[in-house]
Amino acid sequence: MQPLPLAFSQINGRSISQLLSKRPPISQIKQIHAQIITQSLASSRLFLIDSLILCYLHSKNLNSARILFDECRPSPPPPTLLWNLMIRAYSKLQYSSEPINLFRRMIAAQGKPDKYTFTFVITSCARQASVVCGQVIHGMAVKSGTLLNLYVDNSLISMYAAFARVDDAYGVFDEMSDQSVFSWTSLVSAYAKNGDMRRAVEVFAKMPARNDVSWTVLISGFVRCGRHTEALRYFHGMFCECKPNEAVLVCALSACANLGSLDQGKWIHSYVDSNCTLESSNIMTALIDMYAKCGSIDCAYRVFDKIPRRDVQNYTSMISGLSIHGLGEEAIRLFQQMLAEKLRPNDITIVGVLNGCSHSGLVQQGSSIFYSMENLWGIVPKIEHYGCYVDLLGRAGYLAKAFGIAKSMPINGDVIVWRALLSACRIHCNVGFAERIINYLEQLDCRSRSGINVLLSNLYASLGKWDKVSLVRKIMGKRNSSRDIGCSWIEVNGAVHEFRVADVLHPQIYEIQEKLSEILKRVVLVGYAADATHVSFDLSEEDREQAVALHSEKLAIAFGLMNTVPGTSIRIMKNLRTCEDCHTLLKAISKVYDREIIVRDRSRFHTFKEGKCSCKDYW
DNA sequence: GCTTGATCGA
Repeated sequence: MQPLPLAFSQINGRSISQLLSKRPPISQIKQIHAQIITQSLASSRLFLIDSLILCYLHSKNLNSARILFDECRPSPPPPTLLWNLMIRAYSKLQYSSEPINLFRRMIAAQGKPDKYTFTFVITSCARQASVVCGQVIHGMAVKSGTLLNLYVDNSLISMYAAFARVDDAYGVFDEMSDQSVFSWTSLVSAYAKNGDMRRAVEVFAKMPARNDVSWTVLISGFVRCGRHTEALRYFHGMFCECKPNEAVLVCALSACANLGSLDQGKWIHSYVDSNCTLESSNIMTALIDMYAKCGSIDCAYRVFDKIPRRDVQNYTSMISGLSIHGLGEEAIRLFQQMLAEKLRPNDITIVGVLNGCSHSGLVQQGSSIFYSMENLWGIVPKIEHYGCYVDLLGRAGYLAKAFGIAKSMPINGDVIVWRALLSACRIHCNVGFAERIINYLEQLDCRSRSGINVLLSNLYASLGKWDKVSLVRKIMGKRNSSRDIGCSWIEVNGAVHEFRVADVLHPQIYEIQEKLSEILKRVVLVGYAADATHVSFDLSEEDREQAVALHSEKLAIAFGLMNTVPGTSIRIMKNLRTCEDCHTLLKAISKVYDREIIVRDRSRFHTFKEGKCSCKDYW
């Protein structure tokens, strides 16, 4: 402990005040605090208490500051500065309602909030997700006349942006006499968070000046609403104006991961290697995720291995990556290594590791993690965990047990869990059980059933029950759930080509269909058994559309074979589960054309080589 | 003496 640089005889109000003004270390603050109490200096010199509170706040001892503030500062009311700093300290904590509580107390105690108070408390409202509070405080700011302050106005725009209240955000922006780059950026953010990218781009284009954060807001907006190609286009556009920062690199890597755009992802990796001096854990996490999702689990591992001090995020990304590659044992090994390093898993880590268990059939290990997650790490199972666990049981064939778990969930079930269960029915070709579940759901009146209908339709299709398929599709049409219908895409020479349902939009669609016919003829020659779900161009118009709609990856693979050379792998991405027929077809193609084909669907990777598929657990 | 905008993993 550092002793006080004062002799006992020198201790008085003035010397202590001087000491406190130098922001001493916490050990000295405590000694001074003790002296103030023992020498009864507090009652006559209230300013000493105020400086003491400031010192505690400065040394991040919020609790000590709060005790002093509550017990020694009831009257006369504390100065505005003290209220502000207390509010600010709490606003740094996540999910704390204290800033607003303190603000209420301040008003009750006749305190005079100023521009700083409003800035802190409005920012807290945004973080706390309390739009009503925000509106009330907005009103108070108008009344008090502080609204004409740039910082207060900006924090208001940002608050309305956080709630995607674009009209309110624009209202504040429009009333301002002078907008800064912060004001403009917050307005772009408001549109982006509201999913209105057209307006976001419009505002962005009008900005008198932009910086890296402005670009980040726009690009992250595109990533959030799944428009990854545009996100990457703007990311490249950013380079002529400013240097990309950590946040935008993370966003761009996420876009690459979602697109399966390995070439662009590698490019960003080399950019990071040569331009970023500081190791950023977030970027490492994003790189691992990108490589894993683009099919290069080895590269993901290499990035992970090079991180000197790994955190939970790094581990989580790596564990999730191994899981989607079907490397469940390895995921569990890494999870145990992480625990041995005294790192505490979060809810997403658990999702990753449970996923790994379910793809590798590790029922025992998965069950043990699921049932002990709350006790061991204080993680209350969320809907996602139930989804993983139901998936794990279902894939392993314990359909009834899985159904029981799904029904007994303490939280309201949703589409993720039921989808996992229906998916299991599909794996085990158990239509009867699936229909039982659907009947159960009909009674519950599930609102978000679009994903379920797609699965049910695919389930019927894989069994050739076309009358039922068209019935479900009709219901889907009525409920407007068509946006969940599958699409596949492929990266060729750095450009991503997308194939949607019954696609006729691709400029080369006729060549692609020709190629597909040729492929089908060749694989049939080596014994590939055709079934009813084939893309056969001899079918009627309607049937053909139906068949193509179910197998967009067939178009992607044909395009891939047209545009890549033998000896290279073909990587196809799909936003839904790959179907049984495609599995058989891709095995045949990998043999006939002697190519490695990697398909990533919503749940995992499937590698086809020499007529075999890496997924043993699939069908 | 104190202020404002952005990031990922299922």
